[in-house]
Order: sequence, then structure tokens, then C-alpha cells
Amino acid sequence: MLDIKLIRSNPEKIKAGAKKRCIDVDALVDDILKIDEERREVTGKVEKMKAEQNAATKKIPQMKKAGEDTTQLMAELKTLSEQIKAADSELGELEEKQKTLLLSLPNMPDDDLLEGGKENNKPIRLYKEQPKFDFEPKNHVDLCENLGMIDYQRGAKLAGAGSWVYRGMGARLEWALLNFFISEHLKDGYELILPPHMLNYECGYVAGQFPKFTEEVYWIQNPTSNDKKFMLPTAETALVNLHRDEVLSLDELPRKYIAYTPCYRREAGSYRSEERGMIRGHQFNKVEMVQYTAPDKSDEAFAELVEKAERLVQQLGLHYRLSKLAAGDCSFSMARTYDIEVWIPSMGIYKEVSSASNARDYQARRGNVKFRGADKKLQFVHTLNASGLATSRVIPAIVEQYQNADGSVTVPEVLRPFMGCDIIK
RNA sequence: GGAGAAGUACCCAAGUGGUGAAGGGGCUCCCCUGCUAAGGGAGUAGGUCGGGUAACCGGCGCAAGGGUUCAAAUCCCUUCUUCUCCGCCA
Repeated sequence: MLDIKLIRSNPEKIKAGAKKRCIDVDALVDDILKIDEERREVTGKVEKMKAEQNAATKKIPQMKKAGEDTTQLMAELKTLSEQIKAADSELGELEEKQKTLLLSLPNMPDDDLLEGGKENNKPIRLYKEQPKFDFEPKNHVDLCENLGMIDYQRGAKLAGAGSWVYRGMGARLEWALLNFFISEHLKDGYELILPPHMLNYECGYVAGQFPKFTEEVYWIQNPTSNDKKFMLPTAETALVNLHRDEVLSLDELPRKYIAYTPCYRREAGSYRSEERGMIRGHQFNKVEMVQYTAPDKSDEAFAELVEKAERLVQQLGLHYRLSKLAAGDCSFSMARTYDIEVWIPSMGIYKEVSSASNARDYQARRGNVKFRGADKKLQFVHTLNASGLATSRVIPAIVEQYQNADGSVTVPEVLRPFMGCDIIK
């Protein structure tokens, strides 16, 4: 959520920010300002009446004590009370309306971001070279099936298209990756969190996924209650809500968390034919990093998160690309995002394994997460997140980039202690 | 799933319709003493919204949201959370 005071004082800036994201919010901003003005006017009216009511109400017990007749005053106050009620409900509607509109404004992109969508994403660097094979390389679907690592058939039997079963060395590779990621993060002093996977609506709202993307998650509706929960689409949704409605002290910052969870996504409308195998599934495993920082420290934290995510991919020895996303490709809540994409030889493209973002105070405003600064004043914290990493894109990259002519796959060195073997065959 | 009890500030806690939400602990500052402990005094309801250049003025606030009333921490309803007991259960 953006600061209404910023919108009030500099609406053109907000409009220009959205334009960079290829979103036109001109009419929306104008509407917000119009309602804001109306809201403030009604607020003044209501508060004046309430002040009058409070003053008069205090007189009644005094008059009663003195034996005076209060019926006339009480009658007058009844009228006033009715007027207040009417004006108050008008005010409530205006506030509600304003909030709804405010929520549909995306975060402001950072000044240095390029305008436009995906096509303007800018590669910052490449790591290693594209692997060359002196044999006909296989794709990860065939490799995984041949090696008994992933069972797509039975995954579909159990849960439909877009679901798979990890088995044998596949399951062990998956688990080794998660262990490797977590142990690296622990070395860097991050606190491990295992959050609930079913979250209440408020969590999605604070993270910035709702109300816009309520249809992209799975909802749990119990037959005997109205209680509704959703399956988290990323652990970020849980982690940025850990300190919702809290005031952190300056010496508690930065807070550095990691969480392992499966991520549950409906992925409605995606093209399965182009993304065979594990590239896009309804459930995939991910270790997520989240930091809460003071505003002046968030750039530093962002650099740290990018570096950490990169380091993991480097340690796995995978060829990847780091890109700075153009404004229009950053997600709704984020002021800036860098993607790390690994090379999938069979597809001939790079696929995201980590997305590092700085939300600045956008999520903190929605979740009311503050800290008390050195000057004792309350301010919103900054929240940042980065995957570290999502396994479902790493495994295809590993099996394809590390495949051998005989169809076996060499295990990256850093994973061997976790796997207990050097080669999958 | 059923029954009951509770939710007031950093903590404990009083408060069953009426002017400023008691009291204690802790914390901060001051005084006395001065090695410590003890004692005395003052402060400790924040936050947010609206108005104002500002000092300041005003609205809201007793888990959350509604309702009754001239007036609600207090009465009524709904929801949430915690605790106790019962049932079911991996």
C-alpha cells in the first residue's frame, strides 16, 4: 500500500511510476484524491459533532445531581446522536472505498528501473558457459524418468496434471538440495522457520497477493465451518506476516529468516506443452529468505540476498543468468526485482530459480510492521525476499547440465555429502 | 466437536451505565543517603486520524466488529484468542 500523504502531495509521481510498469492509474489516482478530500471533509464534520456530544453528555450527570430537568437536553442530544450515526456511516463507506482503491495501486518502481515489460529485462551477468555435449543430450523429463527419479504418470494418477512424485534418487536429490540450501543459510546466521502451510486471508492481503490474485491459490473450505484458508503459494506469504501488527526495536533489525515450504499454485492458464516436466507444477519445494530491515539498510540487504542466491547456484556449478527486471515485470508489491535464471539445455532458455525483491515499505504498510528508530519515532520497516532456491527448476538444470553420454547424471560436488553418492544411474 | 471461564497499558490488577479508566510492580528522571540496600517525589496510554506554519486543539481507543442508550470497559449479539473439563483422534 502506498502512503496516502505521498499520493496527495505528489500524484504525478505515482502516475509516472505506474506508467513505467505499463499500468495506467491516472483515473484511479484522481478517484482516490477525490474521495480523500470528501473523506476529510466528512471527518471534520463528524468530529465536530462528536466533540459537541461529548461536552453536552458530561453535563447530564451534573444536572441530575443538582436536581435539574434533563429531558430537553436529552431530546436535543438524541437528534444529534442520530445525525452523528448517519454521518459516521457515510464516513465508513468513504474510508472503505478509499482503502479498496489504495490496495489496487501497485508499489512504486525504483527510479533506476527501465520502463516496460519482460522485453526490457536487462541481463547483468552470466556465470559459466553454456555446457556443450559431444553426444545428443536428453531433456530432463526423459532423464528423470529413465533414472527413476520422477514419476509423472503416478503423480497424475494421484493428483492430476501438474503433479509428480519424487522417488528414489530423485527424492534424495530433492532432499539433498533442500538440506544444502538450509545449511548454507544457517552458516550466514539466518533463523530457520517452519510456518503453517494453510494461512488466513490476512496473510495474503499483507503480502500483496490479495485481493488481486485470490484465484491463483488453492482454498481450503471445510464442510462444517465457514472458516476459509489458503495454501501458501510461497513461504514469503507466511514470513512477511510473522511480525504483522508488531513494533520491532532497532536493535532487533535486520531480522533474517529462511523457511522451507512446498509452494502451492493453481497455475491456471499456463501453457503446459511448452513447460513439460517439473518446470511448472502445482506444488514445488522452495527455501525462501526474508529480511526485515530499517529503511536505510534495505539496499544493502537486497545486495546480500542476491549474492546469497547466486552463491548457491554457483556452488552447484550451474550456468545461469542474473537479470534486473524492468518495472513492468516486477511483481505488484515490489519496488525492484532481480531474477536468477538457470540454463535448461533442452528448452534452450533460462528459467527462474530465484527472484530477489525489495518491497520497501509497501508490505509493511499493509501489515502494519513498524520499528522504533533511534529518534524514538515509529516508522515502517522494509521487507525483502528472495528464493534460496526453488528446487523444481534446479533439478532439471542439474540433470540436464550434468548428464553423461550413458544417461547417468553426475552429482554436483556440494551435494555429495547430502546424497552419499557421486553419480545417479 | 460439546460445556464452562477469561481477554483492561511493559507486567499484575480494580472497575456492573455518568465528569479525568483506580492501585501495585517494573521502567525513566529528580531528591536524600551514598558502598549497596532502603526511603521520598515526579513521569510512565501509546498509536492513529482530522484541523493548524506552529505552540496546540479535536475525534477514536478496555481482544475485534456490530447493537441498545443522551451516555458503554460496564448491558446485548457476532467473531477471534487463551485456559479448564469432556468427546473424538494420528
